[in-house]
Amino acid sequence: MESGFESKFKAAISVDNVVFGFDNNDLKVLLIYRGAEPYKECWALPGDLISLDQDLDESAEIVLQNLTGLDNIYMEQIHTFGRVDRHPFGRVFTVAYFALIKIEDYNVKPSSWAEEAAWFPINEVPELPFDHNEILEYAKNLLKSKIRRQPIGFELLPKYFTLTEIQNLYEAILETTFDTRNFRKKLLSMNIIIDSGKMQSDVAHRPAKLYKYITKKYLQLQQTGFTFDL
Amino acid sequence: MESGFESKFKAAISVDNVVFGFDNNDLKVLLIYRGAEPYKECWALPGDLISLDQDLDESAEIVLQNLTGLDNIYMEQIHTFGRVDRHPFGRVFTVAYFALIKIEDYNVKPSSWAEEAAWFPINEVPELPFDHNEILEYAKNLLKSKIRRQPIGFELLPKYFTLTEIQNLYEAILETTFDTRNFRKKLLSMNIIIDSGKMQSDVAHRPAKLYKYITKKYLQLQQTGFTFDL
DNA sequence: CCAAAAGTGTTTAAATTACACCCATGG
DNA sequence: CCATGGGTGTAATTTAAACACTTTTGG
Repeated sequence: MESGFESKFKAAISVDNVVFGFDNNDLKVLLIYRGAEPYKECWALPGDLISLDQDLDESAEIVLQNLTGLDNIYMEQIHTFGRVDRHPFGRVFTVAYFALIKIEDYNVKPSSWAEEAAWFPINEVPELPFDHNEILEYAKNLLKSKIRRQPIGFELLPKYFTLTEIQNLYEAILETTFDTRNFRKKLLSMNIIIDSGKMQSDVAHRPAKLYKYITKKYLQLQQTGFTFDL
Repeated sequence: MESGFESKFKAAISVDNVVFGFDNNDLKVLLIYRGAEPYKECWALPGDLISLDQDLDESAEIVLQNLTGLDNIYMEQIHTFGRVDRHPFGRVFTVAYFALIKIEDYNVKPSSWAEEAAWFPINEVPELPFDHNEILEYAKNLLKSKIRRQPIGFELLPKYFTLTEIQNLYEAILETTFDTRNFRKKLLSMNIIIDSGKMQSDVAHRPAKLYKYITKKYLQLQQTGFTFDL
């Protein structure tokens, strides 16, 4: 009944990245078009088997960088999926990560076996291979709960943003609406964003003030027991 | 530069379980005394390499059952640890789970290569092998945040418990104190626990009422948008 | 009757909600 | 001058916080 160690060292690990971006009031997710088996010629989460000579978190960055060119972005491990039959080539456990980026700050360039890379509105994601739909669902739910308790929403916005933009972001992710005055009051009272002095321009209406998120202030406040909550 | 699939199917996966229990106003964690290499003759988290023919969550239950006899308990995946050098025998990724049990309802029986199994007060845990201290730390933090937002504390208490007991539990885990009246008011106003009609007996002071957590009520309330928050 | 923990209400402060109009710009 | 979104304050309600004494049992 006791099996030796050899039989257990036969698994592979992959990483699957759920990269969220925000654009035109839409929450989007980055998919690649697979140019390799299995599931060649399918849109899928950017993920790949990892080589076994790097730390896990490092592997996640490398895989993403390889397939999409994205580098140095906010990434966090979310869950490991390990159904026996989830991969046709053998026993592959996949560790899912989620990442948030400012779409306009990065140029996504498919490489390695990724033939294309494109942003899909979160509600227009096609059927995905493996258990990628399940992973995406998990990531969406995590994003929803996390964005209310940590100031990660700013990762999805440009450096300078308007209060309306951040409200739209929250409304899109949480699928709800907020009262403008109350939303602004609460957000501003946290003292983690400041008026940059700059203004919108070239808009066909009253230009909005541009604000800026101050990480340092958040970290300071956190030290003194403050918790972000929206 | 491209490596074949073969070189990637050489990892092993283990599961490490952080089993929390509560007893005598103390939060405790279950450790086993290892009777197998590596780190033979050390106290460690109950964990083991998994065989590759079961789903991951199922493996976690099997490992725990094997080593400690515990079965059919609340378990949840928390994080995967994958430092390259974390295991002396090769590349082993470990998926950590946390579990909560009512100490008095279960009899822990070490088996397989676990020579002993014992409850350690959370602040008297010795140096552990592998990255188990890191895992335990992660689990403790997760427990702290989770217990405030989900009614999982009841998993640590006997079926019938007093309000003082649950308050002690919260105070022990969160390392804080609560005002008795406010704590009770808030907890009772959630309508997820009820007075069982039973009373404490054989105590050298006024006996307390025994309450009971009603899962069904929580699930109903959750449906209608209620969120647990203490 | 003493020790030990159980049980209970009110007042104050803080946070959240609801709600409607004027402003600045481009076309 | 019109269309578009930007920007603002107050009152009412709800929720959270602070706080101290009486009760019941066993020994």
